[in-house]
Amino acid sequence: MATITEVAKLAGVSKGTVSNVFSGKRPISQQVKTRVLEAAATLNYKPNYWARTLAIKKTKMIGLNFLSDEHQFSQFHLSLINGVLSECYKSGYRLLINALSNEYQTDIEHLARDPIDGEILLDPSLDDQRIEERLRENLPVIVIGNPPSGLSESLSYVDNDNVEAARKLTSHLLKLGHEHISFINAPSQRTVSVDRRTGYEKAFVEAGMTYRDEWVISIPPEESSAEFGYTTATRLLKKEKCGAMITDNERCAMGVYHAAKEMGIRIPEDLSVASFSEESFVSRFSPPLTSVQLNGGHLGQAAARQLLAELKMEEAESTRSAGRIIVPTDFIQGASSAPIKINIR
Amino acid sequence: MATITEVAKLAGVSKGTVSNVFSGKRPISQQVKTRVLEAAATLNYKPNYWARTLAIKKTKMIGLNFLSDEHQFSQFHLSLINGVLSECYKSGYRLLINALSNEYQTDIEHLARDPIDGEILLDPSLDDQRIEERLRENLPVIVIGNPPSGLSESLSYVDNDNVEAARKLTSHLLKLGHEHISFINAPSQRTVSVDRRTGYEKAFVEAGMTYRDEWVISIPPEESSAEFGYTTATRLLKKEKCGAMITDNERCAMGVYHAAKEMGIRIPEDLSVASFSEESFVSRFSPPLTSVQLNGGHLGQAAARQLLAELKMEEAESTRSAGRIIVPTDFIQGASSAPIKINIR
DNA sequence: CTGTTAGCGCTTTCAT
DNA sequence: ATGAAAGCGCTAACAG
Repeated sequence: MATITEVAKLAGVSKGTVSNVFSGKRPISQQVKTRVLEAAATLNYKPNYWARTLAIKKTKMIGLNFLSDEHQFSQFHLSLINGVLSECYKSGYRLLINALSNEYQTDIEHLARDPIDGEILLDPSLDDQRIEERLRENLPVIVIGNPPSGLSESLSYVDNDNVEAARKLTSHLLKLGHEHISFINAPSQRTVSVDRRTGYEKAFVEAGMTYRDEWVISIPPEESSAEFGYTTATRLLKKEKCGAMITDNERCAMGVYHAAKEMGIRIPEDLSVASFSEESFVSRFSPPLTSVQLNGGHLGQAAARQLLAELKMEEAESTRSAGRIIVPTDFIQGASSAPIKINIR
Repeated sequence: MATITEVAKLAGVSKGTVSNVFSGKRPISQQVKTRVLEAAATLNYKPNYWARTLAIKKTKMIGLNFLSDEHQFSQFHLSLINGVLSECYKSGYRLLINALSNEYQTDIEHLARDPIDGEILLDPSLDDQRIEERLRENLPVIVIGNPPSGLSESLSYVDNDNVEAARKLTSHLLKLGHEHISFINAPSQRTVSVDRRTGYEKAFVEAGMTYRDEWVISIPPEESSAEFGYTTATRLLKKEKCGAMITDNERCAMGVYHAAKEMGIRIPEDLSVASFSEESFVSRFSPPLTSVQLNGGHLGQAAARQLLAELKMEEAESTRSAGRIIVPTDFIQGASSAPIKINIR
């Protein structure tokens, strides 16, 4: 690739002028401009992104960070990414996905701050190192989910009200007369699992009912949701007389459906299922899944918008505001939950 | 953030030494190394990605490029991205998603070669400008899909055999006795739509049957698949006596299911549906969708692997090989297709 | 409106 | 095994 110097020479102008033709940062006479553009065209020149970045210290890229050991996106993440992208699209930012293995993240030889202007952090956990690390690097950051305690004050984040979401789901099942409600919860180190458990317990207390600790089971971090849903449901449905189940996500619910079908247990007649989920999915279950919609697309969009706004503020040297955005969840009544009285088992 | 100069000063060594501690490119005595690392730790230093990039001309990032006007990923893309990421994960590459609007892509002020070492191009179209552009920039590129004619010789790409996939689907329906088979095809400027149409016609010829040109309908580029599937099916099912339909993707198939349900047309008794699709999806339809699986995850993985291999070759200055990889498709017999004899309409 | 010059933070010869 | 100095390609003052 040609450099700015060659273009300047060919066009008979200075480097600075060429630079300004491409950045538009100061007025250039029409004739010079066309001469430069022609020279650039014949030399097949495009400005070098890295050199520019080094000079202006802005990459026009934002990062998306999720825990490095699970390098696979889910349905929820897909919507979320689409939400983020739609904002990037409007603002001229690129999206960098860092899915490096821990090996690369920690090796001295690969140690480097990601080449981004700001970052969106997914799936915060209770002992999350990432947030403090970014703060130390002075990298604008926004968390999707509930940040671990202590940090939530100084930080922007967007989240659902997961306490309320879990309460709604649990309360729905309690009202249907269920007493024994198993809850296949998110991995226990995620902050979201704490919130949801709180909501679950709250619903029981409100209803004047009692739950048992062992009814709440966390998905092991490394395990596939679908698989764990399947094996857990199989185990539970064999031993206990659990008439209702809440699942962490739609893949997990699929596992439960699968297990139930295999054992000849009918949904919702013999077993009620309700789940957290991503919008577009639930209608594809049969029976359609009763669920709380997380609206991943909105979460992603809100997060990106907030981050990009902060970046703009920073440029204008205003103070950074710690915005907190709660994206509402929607309760969708499907056909997978029914009153306990029709349970025949 | 501290710079390498400050670290060097604090550790009482030269810049070059600090550099080599972090790159591991030449041996450093243990005592100097620890002194440097300590200095770096107290100053909170990390090597600057852009400065390094400018010097070594490698970004360790690859790009994922899709047509800029549709900045939303589909289910198929999700699997594909996951496939790409799993390879990046292993090789220490980051993934850059460029979803800039056309405005940004073409403005002189935003003109710049993406800061990537190589790129994966999605959804090639017949008049695709992107490929030649990349070739001109001498950027290693790999296409997912069938490149436009003329370019396929000099280029690496990974693709399904879409001619065969369409033939299988069509032939399946023909064998069931269907004669009038509507085909809601991919947007017509995509190379994939040409291939699939070829396969569709091939099946008819093989069966000694005749098709009509108007049975093949392309999804307009800007339209949502689900919406177009719905409106088209509604229209077709009203006017014509079409007993079978092939759809471009699962969202489109959903639209067809929806339309059929609304009109009281039963699948598969009154209407057979078969579709191209992404694996995990089809089982969620009721009835389960007869389909050909594209294996997006494999496509993404193969593409990334090939690209990363080429980048490695380039470093070793060997010649670039134009690899062509065909990822097999799987025909899945669902319950959405049935012999025409049970059609009662 | 345009030219000149000094960096941006790192890597990489070439010395020692 | 380490240091010194010359860039990588661009931008940003400062002049004019």
